[in-house]
Amino acid sequence: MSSKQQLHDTLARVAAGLANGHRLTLLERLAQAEAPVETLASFADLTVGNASQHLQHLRRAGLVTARRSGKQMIYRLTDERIINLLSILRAVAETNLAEMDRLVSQLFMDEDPDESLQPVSRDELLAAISNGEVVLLDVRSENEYRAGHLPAAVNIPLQQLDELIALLPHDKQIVAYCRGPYCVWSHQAAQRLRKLGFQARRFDEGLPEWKAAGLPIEQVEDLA
Amino acid sequence: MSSKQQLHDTLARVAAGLANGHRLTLLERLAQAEAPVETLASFADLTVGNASQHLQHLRRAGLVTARRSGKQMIYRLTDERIINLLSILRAVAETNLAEMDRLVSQLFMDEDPDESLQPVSRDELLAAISNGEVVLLDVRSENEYRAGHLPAAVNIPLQQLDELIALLPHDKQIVAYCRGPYCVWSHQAAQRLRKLGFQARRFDEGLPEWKAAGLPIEQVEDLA
DNA sequence: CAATCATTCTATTGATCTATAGAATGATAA
DNA sequence: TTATCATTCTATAGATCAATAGAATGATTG
Repeated sequence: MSSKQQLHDTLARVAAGLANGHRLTLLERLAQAEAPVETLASFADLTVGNASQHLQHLRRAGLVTARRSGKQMIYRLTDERIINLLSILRAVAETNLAEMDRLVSQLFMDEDPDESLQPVSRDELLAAISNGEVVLLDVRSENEYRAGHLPAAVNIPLQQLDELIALLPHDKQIVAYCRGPYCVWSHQAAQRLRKLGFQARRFDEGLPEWKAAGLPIEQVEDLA
Repeated sequence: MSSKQQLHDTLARVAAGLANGHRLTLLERLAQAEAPVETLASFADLTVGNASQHLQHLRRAGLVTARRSGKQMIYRLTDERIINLLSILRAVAETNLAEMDRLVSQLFMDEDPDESLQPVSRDELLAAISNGEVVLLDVRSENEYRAGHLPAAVNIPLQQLDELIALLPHDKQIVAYCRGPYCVWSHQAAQRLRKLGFQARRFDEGLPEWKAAGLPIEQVEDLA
């Protein structure tokens, strides 16, 4: 076999890492923050054994690495650029596969036709932030928030939105975000807040895309 | 199955299109210009039937489309962004898979340690072009050149380099390019030209990356 | 050192993918 | 219409992948 072909076979192995729905789910979680197998398994709704095998597959593909921490094995993405890879994959799929429209609208369900619930783009958000016009709301879990979040974002996991709603102002635009363009929590949060009289919209990307674009993030504290 | 999982499965189908060495070879050729099955099959060293099946796979993945032209079926990429997808795939593989170094250096073989043979980056090339310091040499086939090439590039397919060498100046830097970072022709051309006393280097990307970066290209004539 | 727990490894089964060869389709030209 | 040619479709066999359950490994705790 020619070198060229061997090289393409090797690249194909990286792509093969992405070629399974469960593995994409694992990567989506890893794009938020490193995590142990147990966390990843329950996120992707897999048995631990099965998740471990998929993680080995991702490791052979050069997409993740693992380190041991006590009893646990912590996995993380090898490379920030994997986020870009996933973004372009989404973009190509949305443009060229007919069923994507149906699946995306099914994911966000009862789309509110109200103009103001249209998602906020990154450029709009940057402009609004520099004008001090918005409060950023991170609706992911506390763990994910601690590992990294948008500057000055407030963390209220979706489940606790009702109890902690007092933290949010009525006189400012609220922009909710979560894990990425297909994360529904920010959409649900914005919808709920609007029902309660807030001015709320959702960001059409998530923390990983923000980070991959080289924009600044904040962390709660020390990383090992 | 949840909508989220269905969505990831659909994205996985796009990635599955990339998860085979032969299909990456087909995509590399399609990134230069649209082409009929016969051309693609011989490029990838496949039987026509086999190439056709791989092209169907790529079509289901939303990566290529086909149109009929007389007896022939002409395939093309659905999306410019697929080139970015391939670039990032290469970048991730080079950074994270150990065997990539070996394969790449094997591909370019007897690497000349001479500083001046180090490849030219896109930024360097842009600077040199705007200063009028270089002659661009496209060593791909005439068909590929006609479908699109860098501004003011001269086309001399590698096989004809010796016979057409008179077209090239001795008093200017020559920068050769071909299909992409792993295309060896530009490397061979630059090496040969240097042996003959020219100042020659190779561009470390190819036409598709130039085009995908939104930089201007020239075409020889009409496209249907 | 023994017990415990998280994780990985192994083996098996069923599913999907690849390559090959030959039949079927669809457009052109006589 | 018939002959021809490019391409795709179908069927098959072998290879690889995914899910599952159970055994093995490796680090921590008592």
